[in-house]
Amino acid sequence: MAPKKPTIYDVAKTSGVSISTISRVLNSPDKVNTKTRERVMSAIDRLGFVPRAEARARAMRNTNRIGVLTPFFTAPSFVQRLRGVAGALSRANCELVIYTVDSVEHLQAYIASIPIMQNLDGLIIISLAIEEKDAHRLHDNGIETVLIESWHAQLNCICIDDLRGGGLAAKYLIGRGHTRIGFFGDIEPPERYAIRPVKSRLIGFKRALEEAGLSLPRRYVVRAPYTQAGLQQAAHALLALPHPPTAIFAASDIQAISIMKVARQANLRIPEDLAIVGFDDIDLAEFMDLTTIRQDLDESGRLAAEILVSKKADPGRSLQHINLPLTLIQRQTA
Amino acid sequence: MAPKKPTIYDVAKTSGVSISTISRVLNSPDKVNTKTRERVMSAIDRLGFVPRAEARARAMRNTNRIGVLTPFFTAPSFVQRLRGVAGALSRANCELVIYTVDSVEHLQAYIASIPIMQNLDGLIIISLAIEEKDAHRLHDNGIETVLIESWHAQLNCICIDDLRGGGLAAKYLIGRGHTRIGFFGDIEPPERYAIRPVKSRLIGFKRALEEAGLSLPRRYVVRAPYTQAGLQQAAHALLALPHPPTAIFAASDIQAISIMKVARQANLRIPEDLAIVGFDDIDLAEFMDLTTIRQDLDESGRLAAEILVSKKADPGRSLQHINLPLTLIQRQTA
DNA sequence: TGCTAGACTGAAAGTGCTTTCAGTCGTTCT
DNA sequence: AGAACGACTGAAAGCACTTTCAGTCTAGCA
Repeated sequence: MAPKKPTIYDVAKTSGVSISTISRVLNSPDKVNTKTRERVMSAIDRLGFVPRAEARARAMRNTNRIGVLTPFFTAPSFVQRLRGVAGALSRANCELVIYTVDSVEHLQAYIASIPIMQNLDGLIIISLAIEEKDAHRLHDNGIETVLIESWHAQLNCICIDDLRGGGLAAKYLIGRGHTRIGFFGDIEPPERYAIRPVKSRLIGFKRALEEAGLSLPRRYVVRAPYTQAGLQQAAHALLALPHPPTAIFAASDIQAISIMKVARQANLRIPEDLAIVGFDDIDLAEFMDLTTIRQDLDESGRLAAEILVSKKADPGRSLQHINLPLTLIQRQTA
Repeated sequence: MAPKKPTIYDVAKTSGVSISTISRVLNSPDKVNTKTRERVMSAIDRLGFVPRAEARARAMRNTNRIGVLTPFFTAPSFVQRLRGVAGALSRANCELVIYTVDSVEHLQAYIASIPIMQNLDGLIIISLAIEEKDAHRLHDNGIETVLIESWHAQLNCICIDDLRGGGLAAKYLIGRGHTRIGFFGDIEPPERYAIRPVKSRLIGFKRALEEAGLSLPRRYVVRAPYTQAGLQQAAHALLALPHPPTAIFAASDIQAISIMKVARQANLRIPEDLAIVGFDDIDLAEFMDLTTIRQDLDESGRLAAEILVSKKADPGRSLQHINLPLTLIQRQTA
């Protein structure tokens, strides 16, 4: 005589509540009174209850899980976006599944398998260059997707205007009376999968300088490898020029801070001898009193998550192509 | 437009039979007239019908997924551990599910439901104080768990020796000839769920000072709220003392860097006028040339993930209680 | 031609769980 | 004290199939 597997009905009976409460205890435990929950849990333990995955899958139209595809997160900016996503998702009590990507193949493999697994309510792709056919695959399979920092007509997007950001920095520095202004960015790594906004920022920056009648000499444009040593060495070389710039726009805060450090070592006063403007406004920027172009990183993540959550609630909502505002945050370095 | 997934009802409609027949075609084809069967099969092909529940259930069963319970990650140290986890898991081709915890109830609710839903191959709990009964529940239900920065006899643990870390800092500073040495830590927030290693670091620090015949006067021990303003204000107060310390051990790098900043503003030379030792060795520490006690944060995450992965491959492996080494990394600040 | 066994089929009743929608209480605000 | 509120809870309506059961139809037989 096999003792039949207990169902939530059995648990409900022995713990004296209704099946809905059992279900809630399991799925959104914070919505049920601690005392009730404990009673239910003990009944569950006593009976050795295990919900049948098959029944569960059937009743659940949505999995309440959203995925994030991100490059392996080393840069602070990824972390802050992720933080925004995590915050919003936690409020919506949604699971967050993270896939870190470290090659194009990896990325494509994920994208290919996601529709088939269909165990994701939505997908956020951060700073990854996705190919047309992959975008199509996602769209055709009806996977709600939000691209952060990249663009596709058929998918939700959250971008910033890097061109404008570069221009903003240029105008600000020009406004402060600078005429010898340099640019400091990293070298785009060979990986094809990552998005590199540096070039756009440089273009916007250069254009604004030229519109103001200033030139951006070749030697004022530095592109260094994204490493401690690489950055510092390049910064050093730039500042050691015969007529070094009096102001520098760095394509990211990390780079701006590298320069600050080297400048300090060279006994340059900031901003008197050297003005510095960064880009991103990572946490650290406030900490270092860095004047920078803010793109609200947390907000971009939050927004992405919210788009997905609200799409889930109301699938009819239309595609969103959002351009996040950039603002110059004036602090002590320029 | 919306590429909705076809159900058995759609197949029934387009092939002009009832759903029961579809079901039979799929489950016991020999009981269905060949002609009907073919009609049904062609409809199935045409619609690309895949029984939903089955796929879902399968997807839920072989999870290949490990979960991380973490406080909402604001501090860089969480991020670095998470990074370690993500790296190892990505190599093992495992999904990473993140649950951010923001209250004890939240935490307990998660812990309670995880074993039952059994949709996780393993669980990593970062810097969270878990209660005896919760530990038991995890253990009893056979959920492979790794605790980072906390301790339980029946679960895998990865810890560091905070006492020793404090001692290490003290001995180093004493060795550099300092006698007026201060401590700078944050105030433990009221949340019961988070682990606070500050106190242990202070105790170990104080003990080592006393063993060397030095005292740690009350006014040299500062505990500030973990905020920009709070930290800086407290640092300022400490340095403005009539006889300020000549060296400070900060309970974390972030706090050490706060002090550096305030010290610079006060025109103190580092390390000549004020030596500073931090704790953690976050990325930023190298960047700031901060002398600090390294606990390898990435490594702790990596190790946790690897324990879980290898347990999955070979469930017989024994419990691991790992004590990660601490090393003093000498840089420019002390 | 009238009957009936046997092969098929569809309506409807599960299946075990989730979720919506009210309704019940205990609180807080006024 | 009364009203308005909000946290909990249970009843009941799904969900996407499977199965049972009672037919319908056809072929085979007298």
